[in-house]
Amino acid sequence: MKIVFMGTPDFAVPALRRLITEHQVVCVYTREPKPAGRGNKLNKTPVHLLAEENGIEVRTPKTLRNPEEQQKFAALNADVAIIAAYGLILPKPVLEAYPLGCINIHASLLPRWRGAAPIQRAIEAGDKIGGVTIMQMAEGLDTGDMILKGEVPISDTMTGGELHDSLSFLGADLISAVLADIKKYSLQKQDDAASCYAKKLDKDECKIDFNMPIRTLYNKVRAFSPFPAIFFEYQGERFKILQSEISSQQGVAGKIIAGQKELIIATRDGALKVTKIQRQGKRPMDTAELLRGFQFEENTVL
RNA sequence: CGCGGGGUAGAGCAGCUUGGUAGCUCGUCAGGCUCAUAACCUGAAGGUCGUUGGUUCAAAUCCUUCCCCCGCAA
Repeated sequence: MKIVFMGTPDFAVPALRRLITEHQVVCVYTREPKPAGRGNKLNKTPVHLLAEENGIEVRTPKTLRNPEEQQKFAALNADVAIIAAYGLILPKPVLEAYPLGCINIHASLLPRWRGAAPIQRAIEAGDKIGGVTIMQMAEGLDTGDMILKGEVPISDTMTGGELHDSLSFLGADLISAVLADIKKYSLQKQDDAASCYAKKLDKDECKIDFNMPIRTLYNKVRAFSPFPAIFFEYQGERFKILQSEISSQQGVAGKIIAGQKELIIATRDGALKVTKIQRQGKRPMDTAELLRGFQFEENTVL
């Protein structure tokens, strides 16, 4: 099939890689390179780099709202457009440009977790099952009819990063299956009443709040690991918590119960044992490793 | 030229401001103690202090070149 691919971050990479081997990807749309990261250098998106490696034309329009861009899109005369975390809104003329329209790879079991950060929100909420939905895009936000779903169990220790990787490969499998025999699948409407929204990740919610219930905090830590990561501050330095366990110890919220051989910090109704940590300016490491040369003063309240 | 932290034994860190014999915790190895142990005791091995050049009688420490890792902001 003749395909136009639209995507931006790492999540979209396995799907694009798969489609390149199985179909004819005639053009890739992605977000334009923008100054980011240390030094504010111009960085191309992961999808951009993969497309270039494969000699595929890359387009990075700022918007698809204007007729010229829409015309250029339609002129590609593809059979279908595949979208995975692209980041731009697709207007109706784009959605209807090709015979098979626009098909989206969404990282949740719709209608649950429509929106920007479905992976992290699912873990944060304590969901036991996550997944990917392949859907026919419509004008609303992730409201289109569903084509195929795949589930992944979310274990009690799974992190956002792990679920992300797992879903990104599942997404590649599912889109591959759908495109292999699209007539086989029927469209299924979403139950809007059962929907919920996965709001964008916000830096402000990354600073730890020890007054949260321990279970909520624990879920948040693993949902946000390894990125953007929940952190606390100690002696003016920032420490990211990348992995933790729930401890049964008790204390005033924010108090360092142990800080010499292990790191245990009290919350409102329990305590968080930090097992993997990243000190500001350092690489991520097991807490035990850090504690060989760095100690937290016990009984300090953060 | 966005702001900033770091590179010291296999690992994690201190020492650097105020130059003067390379240090701590852990690991490794050997021995000891113990019914026993991830516990304890004794001892040992293991470093061109990231790289280049400079200042100095003397540089991990001060100045300089480059490389690498990371945090923030966007």
